[in-house]
Amino acid sequence: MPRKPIPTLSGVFTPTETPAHLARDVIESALREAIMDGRIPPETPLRQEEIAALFGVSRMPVREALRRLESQGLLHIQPYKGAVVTALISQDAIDTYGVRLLLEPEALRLSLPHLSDTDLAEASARLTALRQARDSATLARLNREFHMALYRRAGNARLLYLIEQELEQEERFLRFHLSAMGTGHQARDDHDALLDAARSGDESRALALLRRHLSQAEQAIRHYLAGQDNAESPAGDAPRIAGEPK
Amino acid sequence: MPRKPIPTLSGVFTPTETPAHLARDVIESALREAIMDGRIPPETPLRQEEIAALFGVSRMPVREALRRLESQGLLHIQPYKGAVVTALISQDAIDTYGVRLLLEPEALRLSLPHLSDTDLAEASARLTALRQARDSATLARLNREFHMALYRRAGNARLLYLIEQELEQEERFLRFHLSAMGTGHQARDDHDALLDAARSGDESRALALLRRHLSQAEQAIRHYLAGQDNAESPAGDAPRIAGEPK
DNA sequence: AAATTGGATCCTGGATCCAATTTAGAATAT
DNA sequence: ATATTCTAAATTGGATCCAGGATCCAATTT
Repeated sequence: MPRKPIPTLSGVFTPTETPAHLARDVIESALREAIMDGRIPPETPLRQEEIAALFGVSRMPVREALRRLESQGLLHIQPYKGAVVTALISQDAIDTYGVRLLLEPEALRLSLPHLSDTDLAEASARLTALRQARDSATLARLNREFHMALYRRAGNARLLYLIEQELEQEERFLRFHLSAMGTGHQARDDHDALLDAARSGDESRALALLRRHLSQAEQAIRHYLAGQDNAESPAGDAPRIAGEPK
Repeated sequence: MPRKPIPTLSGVFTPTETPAHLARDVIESALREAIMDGRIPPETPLRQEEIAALFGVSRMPVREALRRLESQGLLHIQPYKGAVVTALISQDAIDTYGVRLLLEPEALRLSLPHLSDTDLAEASARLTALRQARDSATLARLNREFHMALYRRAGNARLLYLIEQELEQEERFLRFHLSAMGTGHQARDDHDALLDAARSGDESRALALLRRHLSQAEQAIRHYLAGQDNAESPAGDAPRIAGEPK
């Protein structure tokens, strides 16, 4: 007697990794994106009631979202006074390049011997997409993903985490970066050459190219900021959390 | 049945009343310290109601405190399930040394030429205090302050911020570190020599000493963890946030 | 006996309400 | 007119309440 197969539900539903978007999470990421790409400029005060109304919820989920954005350095909250979008300190952009020049070559060095064809293909795909990216948000994302694809096999999760933080940092300055770097032809050539060196496993060339790429970007920013030196955030307290100001 | 004992919060907090500050801030720092120095071990579930009762407040400030601790990587919060103290992944300890070996020598190199007598005196004071420090929390703090005193003039605020983060990371592993490093005579000698080199402005010697100090600490941890390799967090999702796990 | 189901209960997420603090503006004094 | 004090509105901090998901256990089915 051939048993009639009992149908099950296994594999019918893709286990959607986002079960039910909680209000606070929606608000948090919406605010973060808006701050990151500059739609909410620095120094803007964020009123809980206003945000709550915008999202059609009470102040409660807004408060928790703000709390997290604060400890990510995007907001500055003072008791009874509220949240303000953290100022962009131009020094931070330069500092970030200093850090990246330390972290990224090391990550590339560690990762290079273990890069698979898949990794390289993914990096390459990012470069292709970069050529026709229009809006700056996409551009920033693709740039970040290209770099991370090359570092991915470094084997030091913490190192990669820090690099990703720096790249996200950079994204807040993206508008300035774009102005500073013009059309980005230089960056494109750098990327192509870097990918090529990675493909052939030429460590010293890849490292040299990466260092040059970062140094030139840093120089561009420096020039841009030097030219701008007026206007802009005279007061402010951005991610500078560590040492005393001297 | 010998169930695995689930850690609780009983007797963790001394009813220290802190009048001035906001409730959420008091709770946040109290929880962070308790997690950092191990009074609340990893995997401990944190019940909002329980914490609220301990501090004599409602759940509200507790929630905001938890939210911030989460985005600092100390907690892991799942929707409708609550907060759990993040597991200590031993790999993280090793990763951290890899990162420190990159960041700290650079910070020292940048800072060394600008160190004032005051800076050196402060570093020296930390070493003196270190000799008679008893509890591990003080020990960790002094160690961190000694290192930071030497890096302070690096001029790259973001670099210093990252280093401070790494040093705080280390503090969570402090109990292991102490077991691994024995009495700490080695570290003491390293510190003395390092301070001496900094005093005389001998860059190459100072850098070499720092690298050796960090490398040896890393080796000690490696050995310790290799010996321990059983027990301990088989599952866990610590600060590894960045790349995909492959 | 094993597995599934229906609740009862615990806990979190969010809404609403009240208290504490700041800020803006009006009234008053100099 | 300018400065100062006081009051009211605005805004955040915290408490309380309710709804919904998670968890555990007994009842029922297989």
